[in-house]
Amino acid sequence: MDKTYEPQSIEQQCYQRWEEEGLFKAKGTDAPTGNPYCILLPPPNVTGSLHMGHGFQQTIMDVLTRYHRMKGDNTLWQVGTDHAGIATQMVVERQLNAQGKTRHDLGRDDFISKIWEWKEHSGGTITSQMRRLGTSPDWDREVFTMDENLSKAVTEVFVKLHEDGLIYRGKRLVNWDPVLHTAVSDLEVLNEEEAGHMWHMRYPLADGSGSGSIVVATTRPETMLGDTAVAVHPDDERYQSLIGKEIKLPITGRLIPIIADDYVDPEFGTGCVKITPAHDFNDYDMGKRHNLPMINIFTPDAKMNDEAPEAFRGLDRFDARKQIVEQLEADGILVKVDDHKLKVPRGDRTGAVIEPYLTDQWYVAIDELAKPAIDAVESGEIRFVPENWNKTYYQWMHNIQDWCISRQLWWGHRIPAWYDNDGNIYVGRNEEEVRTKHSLAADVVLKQDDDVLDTWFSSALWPFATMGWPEQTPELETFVPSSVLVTGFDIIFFWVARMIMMTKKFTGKIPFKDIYITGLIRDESGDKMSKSKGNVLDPIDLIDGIDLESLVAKRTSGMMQPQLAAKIEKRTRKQFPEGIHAYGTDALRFTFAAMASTSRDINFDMGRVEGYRNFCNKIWNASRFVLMNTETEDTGRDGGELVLSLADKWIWAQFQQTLTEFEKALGEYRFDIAAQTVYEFTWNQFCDWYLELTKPVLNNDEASDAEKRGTRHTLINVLESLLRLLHPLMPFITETIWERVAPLSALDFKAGDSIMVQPFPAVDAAKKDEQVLADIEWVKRFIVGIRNIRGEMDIAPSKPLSVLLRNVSSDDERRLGISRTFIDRLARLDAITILAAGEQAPASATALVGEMEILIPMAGLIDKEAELARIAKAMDKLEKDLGRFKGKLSNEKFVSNAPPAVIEKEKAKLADTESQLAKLKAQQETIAAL
RNA sequence: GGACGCUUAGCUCAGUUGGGAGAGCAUCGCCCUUACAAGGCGAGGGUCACUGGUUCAAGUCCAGUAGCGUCCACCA
Repeated sequence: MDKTYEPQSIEQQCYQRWEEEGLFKAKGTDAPTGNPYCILLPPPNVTGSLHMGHGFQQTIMDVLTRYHRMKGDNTLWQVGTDHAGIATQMVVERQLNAQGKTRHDLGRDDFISKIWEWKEHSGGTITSQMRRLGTSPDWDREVFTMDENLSKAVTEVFVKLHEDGLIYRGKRLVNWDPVLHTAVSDLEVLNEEEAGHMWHMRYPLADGSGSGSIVVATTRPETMLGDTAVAVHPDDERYQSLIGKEIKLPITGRLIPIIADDYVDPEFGTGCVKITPAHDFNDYDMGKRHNLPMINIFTPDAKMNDEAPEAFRGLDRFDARKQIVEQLEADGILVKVDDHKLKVPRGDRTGAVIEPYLTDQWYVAIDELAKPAIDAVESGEIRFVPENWNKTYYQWMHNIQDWCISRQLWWGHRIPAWYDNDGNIYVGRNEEEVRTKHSLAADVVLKQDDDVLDTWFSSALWPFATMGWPEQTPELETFVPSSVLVTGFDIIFFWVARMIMMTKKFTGKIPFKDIYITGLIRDESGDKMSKSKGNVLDPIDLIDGIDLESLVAKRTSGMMQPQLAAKIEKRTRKQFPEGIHAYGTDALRFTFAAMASTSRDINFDMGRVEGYRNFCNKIWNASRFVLMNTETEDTGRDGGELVLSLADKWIWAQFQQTLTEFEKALGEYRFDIAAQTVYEFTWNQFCDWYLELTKPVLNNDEASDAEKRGTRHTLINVLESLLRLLHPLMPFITETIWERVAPLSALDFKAGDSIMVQPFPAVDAAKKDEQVLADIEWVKRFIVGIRNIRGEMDIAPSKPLSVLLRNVSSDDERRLGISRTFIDRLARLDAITILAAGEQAPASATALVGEMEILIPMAGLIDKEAELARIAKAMDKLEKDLGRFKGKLSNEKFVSNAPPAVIEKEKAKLADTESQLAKLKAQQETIAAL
């Protein structure tokens, strides 16, 4: 093996081999063995590229997938991409714009061909990045939401819902994006607080009584052109006399009534509200209640239309606002303008201010679908992890609104509805079916609806459409419901809830059993990663590394707000003066796993990646050590007597514990605990102790062949098992090393075998051994005791010491007997003398192992004052403990109330502390007397 | 307005039915000991945001306060 760990040189080739050999494939449905285990990849946008959130979630999915595959389950990770209607259309439109064209120049069909072309060329970015991450989905089953099969399912669902009366068409106020010229759903509108104004306007009464007027307050004065009433609270005493009268709307001169409605808050503003039913959701409701006319004053571009007086026609809504305010001011109608903070609705894609707009759209009647979906979670059939997300789910589901599913876009699933010239609507799987079903004569002209469906409509069918629905396939039987959905809380409403509703409706089954909600990855100081903040990390850059100049260029190019570039550059240069090192995929994956605790947000810390890169290096070097000692040696693979040392038995026992904890943690989706467990075992037990403990055996001329063989056998087989344990987390390094290690192990290895389809290690009860664990703990305490004194007394680690033991029990003697070679070597001792009872000892520094005292004679080595100081420090600590224990035990309430076991424990601690103190005190006196 | 979450070492975070405060990174000291200086050995560092309550016992349970954050709804 190469002397240093270099991830770049091992990762690519591993992956290619896995994929070519078809190792990611599910066992299938024909003659499946093992329990089905299925994960659905939340299909990333086909326009997307891998961001940290993807990296994080996909790492988790891959850990689960690899783990279950090795456990022998019939494991399928279903992969695919989403056509992402708006995002994709925007990408291709932008390209056209760059050539000075619009999509309208091409026409619908050509534009769609262009998008398909784009998809063929550039749509594979994210899936190739997924491969860099080492993910192991079944690529042969990869689907795209616009594929024929999926499209068929979409049509089928639409038609069936329509037949069941759950899809309807209606003219309503919708969220209109005037840039995209499409309706969007409530969820796609973001309400951000922005600074604005509140204009107070005096509307004169129509009866011309001169002084009679009413002052209304508004944040959108331009909508006054569409006002059809002014409303006050029915109980508002100030305005009782005005209710039922009319006012003369300025500028237009239209007469509109003053109405009374509970909705009005008398405390707010002037207590009078102008009502614009065609351009405000609340006003719309009020308009319906009071049968007010609805005057639409905007074009689809949000410019003033012909309803507006001529002077304002064609003006953009914000220009119109300015001019109308000027006009009102000139006319003396404007009373005052206050600064006012308000929530401005913006489209999540365009950032454009959303306009409530009256249009015909398709809706899904949601109530009937929502009920079973709520039940599925309430009954515990579907489980959120962490559990509290079900509250978020319930809250939304109980207040759910009908879903506007039509979009005025070109890219997407075309709505399967046709219109005749009389405006009749026919819904069906295709035009032919519609004609047959409704017995339409051949000369009836039908035109298909121009709109496409919300992208989330097709995503909602993901759990069953990817399994072949509407055909009754074996996959549908085997992999619905899937095992766990791994996703972020940001799409619980968009996607998770809708999948539950649709899957329940069309298969009668739940789509998944567990929903594991991950935290959101933020930057190191807790800010959301965004292009405009310039704090975005690209997972691929953490894998391959990137030099500073490239990183700066990447972060400052293509910015919406170029003026931020300088700041971002400065920040980047400060944070990454050397760019980003190449940490490799395994280190990144391990980092993601280790950070996956139950918290909501995760602040990404580069120090962690570096630490785990070091961990990879540690594994690499430990493996080199093992191979160095086994590759050309007898490891007992072909028989031969094996004698295991205490250390050999111990590391196996430790491994069983680690394995148990790891599997428990994975079962609870605690990837952080799982990662920590294997990290601790690998570094602190296997490397720090076990490898050191093998040296006294392997380098000992007096050790027998059977002993050496036993240790080599343990070395290679523990490492082999450890690699399999680590594989789900770190696929590349484990595969690479395993190929060298496995042939030396007890496994039946054949050339070309891959670790990823080996069985996961199983707990071996025969290898558990509490006695051995305790014995090695004793050995460790012995060695650490001496190392402490060396460290604190500045005794070179290389200097051999002679020590004396006092107060040695028979158990201590037994342990010394079985571990003498380990202790001599690791503590660097050249002699151990056991003092007989009452025998005089020279002045010594002391370490305690339980009741036993290890004495290091001070003569020529240790300074008297230094040792006294050391003892004083130790005693100080013990005395503090002692005080606490005594206090507790002398508390009558504690003694009479606490469980006996707790009291016994306290007593034992007290006795132990007292004994240690007594020994130190004696030492102190001896040394002080020198 | 409603809901949820967070506050533990200088930094990033664990802490699972309440029973002697942990990890990684950073810091300090010693060490190039034949797997590893991306390392080894050792050390220092915390009134667990605050107040009160329950309890023999609270980082952990309850109530409240402060600060931060997210989601939903929304007063024109």
